[in-house]
Amino acid sequence: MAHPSANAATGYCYQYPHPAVTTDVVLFTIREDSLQLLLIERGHEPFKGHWALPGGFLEIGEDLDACAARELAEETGVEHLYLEQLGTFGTPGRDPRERVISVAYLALAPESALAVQAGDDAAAAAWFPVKALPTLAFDHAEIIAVAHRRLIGKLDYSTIAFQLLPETFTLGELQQVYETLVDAEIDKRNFRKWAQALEQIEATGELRRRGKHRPARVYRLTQRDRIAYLK
Amino acid sequence: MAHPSANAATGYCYQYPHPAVTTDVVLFTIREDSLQLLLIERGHEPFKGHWALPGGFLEIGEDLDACAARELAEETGVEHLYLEQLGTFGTPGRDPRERVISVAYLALAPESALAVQAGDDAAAAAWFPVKALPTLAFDHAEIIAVAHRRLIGKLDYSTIAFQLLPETFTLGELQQVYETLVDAEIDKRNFRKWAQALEQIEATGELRRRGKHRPARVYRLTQRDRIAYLK
DNA sequence: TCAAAAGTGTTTGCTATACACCCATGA
DNA sequence: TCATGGGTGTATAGCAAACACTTTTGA
Repeated sequence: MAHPSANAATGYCYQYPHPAVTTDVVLFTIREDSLQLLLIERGHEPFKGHWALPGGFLEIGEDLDACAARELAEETGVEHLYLEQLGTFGTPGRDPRERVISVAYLALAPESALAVQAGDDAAAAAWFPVKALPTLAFDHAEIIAVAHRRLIGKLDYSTIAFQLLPETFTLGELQQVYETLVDAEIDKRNFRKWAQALEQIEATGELRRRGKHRPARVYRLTQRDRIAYLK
Repeated sequence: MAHPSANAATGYCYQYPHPAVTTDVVLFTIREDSLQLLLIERGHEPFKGHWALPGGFLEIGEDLDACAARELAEETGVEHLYLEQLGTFGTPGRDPRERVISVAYLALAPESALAVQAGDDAAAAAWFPVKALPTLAFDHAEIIAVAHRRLIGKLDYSTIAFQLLPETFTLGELQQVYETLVDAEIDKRNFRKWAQALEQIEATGELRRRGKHRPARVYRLTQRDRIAYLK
């Protein structure tokens, strides 16, 4: 029988050993002209005092995506952002306590949507540039590397980068996002030609006046909720 | 404490409930000029008598990839093939017995490498064309749909399709694989130009004489073990 | 009037596509 | 000699990259 039995003395019991399942989230944003990600300082063992990805144990009736969203909200107050499953990491020994399978997620949000504050489990939450990460708990450095490759890889065949911008944006802001991600300058005319040819964006008709220069046209995604794949 | 405790009466016990973890494998091959995948007929409840993906429960000290390879070998006798992690499926209720998180894998092999025979757990193993699948157990239809999209999506920016061919092959055989996968005819001259421009393949110098027509040059991958990403 | 970002076209090279015939073999 | 798949080149169109100046605004 595989049905679990619960009792006060021994807890939840199974005929065969079961691993624990967690979700961990790699949340990227663009801050201070660099690609940064959110880490929490662990308040408990193991790796107490080390930096780690936000995440935690799956509740037994909870969907995986919901778990990732919940843990992120609990530990950081961040909600309603783009989440996609990244991969599952389960090398034996990656957690010294017990066998733990971690389902990792990639999350993206514009800085404007974020107001991070550390929750109970975490001593602190902080942003780190991808280029200047501290030493990390568990195998989180590997998970971050996979997440970063996935983000960069998806840049030129999807609209994933738009998830790093607020609902409306100018082409200048869009270009800054792409330049930060590819870590290189992009020709303005070619970039605008490319962007304006996308079916996924449309001008709102408004102008945005910020700073002492010519106002910029404002754009939005035709579908903000999901990313599109380009041909 | 999260450490499990084991005893004969109650089994393996944890302070919090733990899901079970399985791996399931979508193994594609090309047979009879169509893309087919391997299914097993379930010998036990739930879904006894239904068709399902080969797979099974993770052993507590076993790596995820190893579990996928082991289950595939146990149930089908198939070994040493291309395996990549596809995604993790954990909707509550997807297995009526208990909470089960399934890590799905995409596997590819040339027909010549396969000698499938049903193992103990399975009443039978059989190949089905992707276009003519039976009704499936659990959420396996969804997993297969994701696997198929992934395979097709990777076709034009990776060498993934070569995993469906034996170590050496002719350009005609390669073209047949691509035509089967995209389900369309491809111009012979353009295809050959493209293939021969790939850094990943090289001529062995041999000729293959099969059938009553001109012999074909034989090619191989420069690196058979891993797939390459094209620019 | 100056600084700062917005906005705009053309040329050039490369890559993808369309397309038809001869070659070597075994039966 | 015939049927079968192997093997080859060129012309065209569409896309990506390089490249510099004018416009509008606020200070």
